[in-house]
Order: sequence, then C-alpha cells, then structure tokens
Amino acid sequence: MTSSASDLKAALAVAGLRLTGPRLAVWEVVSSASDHMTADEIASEVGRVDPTVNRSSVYRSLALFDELGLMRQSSLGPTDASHWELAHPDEQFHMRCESCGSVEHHTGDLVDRVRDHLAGDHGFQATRVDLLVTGLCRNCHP
Amino acid sequence: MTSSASDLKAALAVAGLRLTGPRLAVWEVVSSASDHMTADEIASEVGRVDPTVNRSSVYRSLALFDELGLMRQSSLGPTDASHWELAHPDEQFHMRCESCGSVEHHTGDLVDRVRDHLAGDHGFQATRVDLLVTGLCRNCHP
DNA sequence: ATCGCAACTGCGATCATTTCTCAATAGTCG
DNA sequence: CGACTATTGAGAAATGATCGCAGTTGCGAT
Repeated sequence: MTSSASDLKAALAVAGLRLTGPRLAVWEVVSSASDHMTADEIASEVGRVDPTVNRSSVYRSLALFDELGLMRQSSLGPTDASHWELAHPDEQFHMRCESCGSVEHHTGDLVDRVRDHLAGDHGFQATRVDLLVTGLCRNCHP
Repeated sequence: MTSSASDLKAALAVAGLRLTGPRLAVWEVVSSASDHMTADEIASEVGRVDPTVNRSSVYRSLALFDELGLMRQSSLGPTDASHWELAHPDEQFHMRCESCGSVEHHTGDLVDRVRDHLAGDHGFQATRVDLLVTGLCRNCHP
C-alpha cells in the first residue's frame, strides 16, 4: 500500500468509512492522471485494472471523494460530462480554448480575490467558486 | 407584434432565419420571466400558451438564441439542468446559497476584471466567463 | 484469529435531460 | 404559382447519472 493510499484510508476512517477495492482503484486512476478525466474515462480505466468494479461504484466513489473534499468535480459546459481531478489546496479554474480545444488548469490568487470581493462587498461567504473561462489561448489568438 | 418581437425577427433575418411560432413563444416566455428557467420549465410554459409546440423545438430555439447571443445558458452545478435567461450586456454571475437555496444574479465589474486579468497576465482572450459561487448569503451566515 | 455488523458492492432497472432522424409543413423569393 | 429551404412535430434514442436491493466484505472488537 502506497503512502497516499494509507492517507486515503485515514481520511476515510475519520468519517467511519472504509477503504475498499473500488475506492482504491478510483483513487489511483485519478491521482495518477496528468489531467482531469470524465467519470466514464475513469470507469474504463478502473475496469482495465479490475473488471469486477461496477460503474455505479465509480460514481459512488467519486461523489464520496468530492464530499470529503479530496477531489473536485467540474464541468466544461452545461452539456458536457463532469470532469474529476484531485482537489488542490490552491483553488484553481479552467481556461478552455475554443479554437484548439485545450484546457488549461490555472492556479493563482484570482479565485481567492473573487472570494474576498464577495465577502467584503456583498456579504456572501463563498465556500466554493466555480470559474470556467472560454476564449482563445495565447497560441490561438492573433 | 411587440417591439421586442420585431427586434427578434430582425436578429433572425440577418442570419437568414425566420421568426416562427415556436421561436416567438419561447422568446416571450423567457423574456417575461423574472428569473432564469430550466428548459423544462420553459417547455411547460410554452405548452400552456401553445400546446402544439414540441419540446424539441423549445430546445432548438434555445440553442439558436444562445448561438445568436440573445440568451445565455448556465448551470447551477454539474448535475443540474441548464438554466436560461436573456443575455445581459453587463455580464453577470450567479451566487447560490447552499442554506436557503436562493440564487442571486449579480451584475458588476467582477467578470470584466477577471477578463482583464487573464488578458494581461496570461495572454488569454476570454469570450465567455462562467462564474458560479456557492456559499452562504448575507441572510444565512452568522 | 475470527466474529459480527454496518458499510459497501454488483447488478440492472430506472431516471432525467437532451439530441437525433425523418417525413411533412410552411415561409419567402422569383 | 412553383421551387427551394428553413422549420417543425413526433417519438426514438443517446447520454449521464442514480437508485433499490440482496448479497458481500472491511475492520474494530472480542
């Protein structure tokens, strides 16, 4: 068991939950991915490692990890399937280029500044900021 | 025909498209709504006015209006159904209170500032900014 | 170790939302 | 009027996600 797996086990344990095969498989697939993945991609990859794992369990695991704050669900458009990635301590957002289709993950203080602005000016205490920017990336605009 | 309906007709005409019954009905329902609506709510309301209008046409009209920049599609969570509202010249974003469930539409320079920040620091030319903030509104947090 | 029980899973049905296909209809322009 | 094309209704189907249930299993307590 790798160290991140025992971390996962500990995180589950404090909530009275267990580290199971499906959950570990989902965790390993997502955490070893270089990019974010759709639930479907995750399910396929998990299925290659362990074909007995059911799709429902993948969804259940993802929802659980999201609830525990271990992963983050995001969407690249109202119609598209959700994407999943490990939660990052610095909140991040996505910039999608509508020309080349690339999706850049971006970390920075922008999200924090949005949060502060809302707290100050609007009395709104943000727990979660979902920001998706669509446009032309550096390589694609004139 | 109201003035906004003839504006709509003109906007369609420049694209070589027609103002039809279903399109007008969808337009009137959405533009007379005080809040944003789901496609399902729009379809129901359109159905009350004209029961012969098919659901598909509602979806088609909404997609068309979005493409023409007349309406705006947004989503309050990766799983939730899309919501539609008239496009607003000042871009706006949504603040959803996770306690009382209220959704506040907010207009302001925040979105523009995000846009400017990305253009300056990251060379990203944003055409669209989707911002959803979840948290506790003024009335619900301590 | 092994026991016991609640957490968890596989399975498959089911749901909700949205898109598709296609033949029929209807504006619009000459 | 006649042809051309946009548009529609109708319903099937694709997609993404969730649910209920009966059986299984992880893991702390014994």
